[in-house]
Amino acid sequence: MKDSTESLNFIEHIIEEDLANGFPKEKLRFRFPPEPNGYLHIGHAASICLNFGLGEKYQAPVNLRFDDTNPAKEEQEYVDAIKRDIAWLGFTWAEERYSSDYFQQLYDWAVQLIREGKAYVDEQTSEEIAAQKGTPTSVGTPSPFRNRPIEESLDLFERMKNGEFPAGSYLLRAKIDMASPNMHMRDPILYRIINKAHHRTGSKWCIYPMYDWAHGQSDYVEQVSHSLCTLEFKAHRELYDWYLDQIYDSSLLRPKQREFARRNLSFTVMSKRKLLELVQKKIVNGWDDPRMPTISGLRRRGYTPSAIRNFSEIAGISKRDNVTEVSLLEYCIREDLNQTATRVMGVLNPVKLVITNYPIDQTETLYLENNPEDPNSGTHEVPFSRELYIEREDFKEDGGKKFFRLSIGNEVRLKSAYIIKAESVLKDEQGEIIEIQATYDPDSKSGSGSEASQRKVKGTLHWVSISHAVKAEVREYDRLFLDESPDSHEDKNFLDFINPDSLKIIKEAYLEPYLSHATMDEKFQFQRLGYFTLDPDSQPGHLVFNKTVGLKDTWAKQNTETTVQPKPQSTVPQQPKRKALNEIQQISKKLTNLSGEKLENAIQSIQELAKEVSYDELEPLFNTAAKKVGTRIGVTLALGVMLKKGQQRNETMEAFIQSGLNDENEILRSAAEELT
RNA sequence: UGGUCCAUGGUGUAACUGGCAACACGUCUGAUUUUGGUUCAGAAGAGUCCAGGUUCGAGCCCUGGUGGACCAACCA
Repeated sequence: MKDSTESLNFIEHIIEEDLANGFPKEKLRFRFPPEPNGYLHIGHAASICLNFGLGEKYQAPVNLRFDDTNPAKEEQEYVDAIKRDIAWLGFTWAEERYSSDYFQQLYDWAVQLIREGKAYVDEQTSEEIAAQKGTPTSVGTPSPFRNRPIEESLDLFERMKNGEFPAGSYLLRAKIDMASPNMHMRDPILYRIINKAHHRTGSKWCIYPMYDWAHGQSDYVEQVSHSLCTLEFKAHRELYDWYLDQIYDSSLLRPKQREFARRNLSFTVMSKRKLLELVQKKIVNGWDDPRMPTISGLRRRGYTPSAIRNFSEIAGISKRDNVTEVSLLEYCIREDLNQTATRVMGVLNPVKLVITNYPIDQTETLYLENNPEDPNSGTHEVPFSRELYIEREDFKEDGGKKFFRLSIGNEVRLKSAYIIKAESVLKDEQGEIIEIQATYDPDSKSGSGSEASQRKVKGTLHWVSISHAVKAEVREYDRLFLDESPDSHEDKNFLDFINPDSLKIIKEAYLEPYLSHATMDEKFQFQRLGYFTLDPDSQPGHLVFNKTVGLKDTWAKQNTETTVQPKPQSTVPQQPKRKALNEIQQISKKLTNLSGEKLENAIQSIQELAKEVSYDELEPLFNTAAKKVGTRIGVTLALGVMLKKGQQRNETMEAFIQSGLNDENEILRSAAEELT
């Protein structure tokens, strides 16, 4: 439950303000309006969580409306997938609507517009119309058909509807303002002819309304109070309002459009077009490939609805362009799964371990805690025997001091089993270890309470009994792109940044037998490795697990940091250079807080940057207020560089230097002295 | 050569009518731990893009810059 002290996002502020101004709470209504032309992704989840979240917060209905005004792109498959995803996220829509439900009403309103002289039928080519539209910096010119008699437009529009004309031959346009600074107001298109079957209306219509004409009017029909969309529609708002003005009846609610920034995630792309490209070029295996940022991909990967909803909540909503780090998403899924996932053991990269003093044919049943976070979660059985697999990385002949795992002569615990000590190894001709021989302490059994069982050892390993193990395929995923923001490079295509190693398939992993009964909706933690879930590719007798996300691994991090040298070279290009003077100002401002080496560095970079600044640029800053000492130091330093380069001295300059000499600040004084 | 929007630690967001810049992720310590996980305790990291103004007081208001995003599909 949210309490009143919780901070609001800017949309909630708008709503609170409307409420405070007398807007009745029971008239609040929202909608989520996807076009069924692709699958939903994590960015849509932000919008879904925003709209449905507001619905929950204010007890207001939220419609699911499919914006299906372009039969060339839309398909029933997408409608079904979208509904599945929203329902899976745990939201319930008040009503399922379609823009196509309103085609007749939209048509009637369009006829009304023509009658009032506010719309006309145009018959130019798209090139001609585009040319007349002008540019953002120059006005457009009117269509020669702009003043077509009303009766003629009425007649042509009806015949358009009746299918008398081929696609592209006629259009209905609103008559607004060809000189508007807003391109969307320059006689926008209301209707175009498309001879294609619609997934719901079939061949009933051959003229289809454009987004702008359909969207606001649909909001109005459904009496949506706050129509929330992403920032790129900001420029459409004027048109949204203009269209509403034409049909608005003051006894009804008037919707308002407000815009928020779309959510971007690092190391992936978030546009349907680009995701479709990944699918079509078979870079991924479909929309629900676990590497995709789609809802269905995340679901298959093992993400939970609550993790995604929590992510949306934590990431928040604003109007700023953003790239949210994936680590936040990963945090959300770990936090959820840590509470709920059943702990099991599986070995992905096996090496054989033989316990030489364990009876040859003996098998023991041990018990593994299902979830230490939940004392009531119980235990499950796990068989133990003489020959085991452990992880190859968990053994080193001579591990060194910081290696907490198994090495010759050292003891570790086998999780939920015994303490063992490695004695020797067997190697093949290549020198690869093929078997580790160890002895166990029979008194050290987990949970036995014996003194030996209480003994502290350096580490604990997961393991699996070879003769009881279940074989399975395991798929591990890495980020799909090597660049943090693959589609933000003007000179490069996002596909140039594809990570060639984003999918790693382990054909034969060995899992404890408990997992042979795993079901699709169970979540597991393979202890010490990460979270895993069953993939739909699984067949009876052939299990396939997806790795959702690894556990935090400070050991691996330490290792990569010491072995791998400083990052190869960031693929992120240099930030577009801020102007040198601007940068000097920014560094300068902080100067008074610095000392020692940091101060030296700052001074040096200012002097470096000063080489790119002209005196004329610098002079206005001599007026900087006396209290802004940092900036004045920076300016003084920059001036010094210029004087050295042979800049002529003048009175303004001398006055500025003099004021520096008299300042309280020591750094400023000494900088000024340098110039005398 | 236009219009609109945006600018707060590395990242994402807060900061109500101007009043000690907060939270989360990430990073780094230490403790606990039969997961190098979890948990717990703590630390570092921004003075709010720049300048000027109003004010006792500015992240917030005003003016002027700078930088970024969006806008010219018979797409949504």
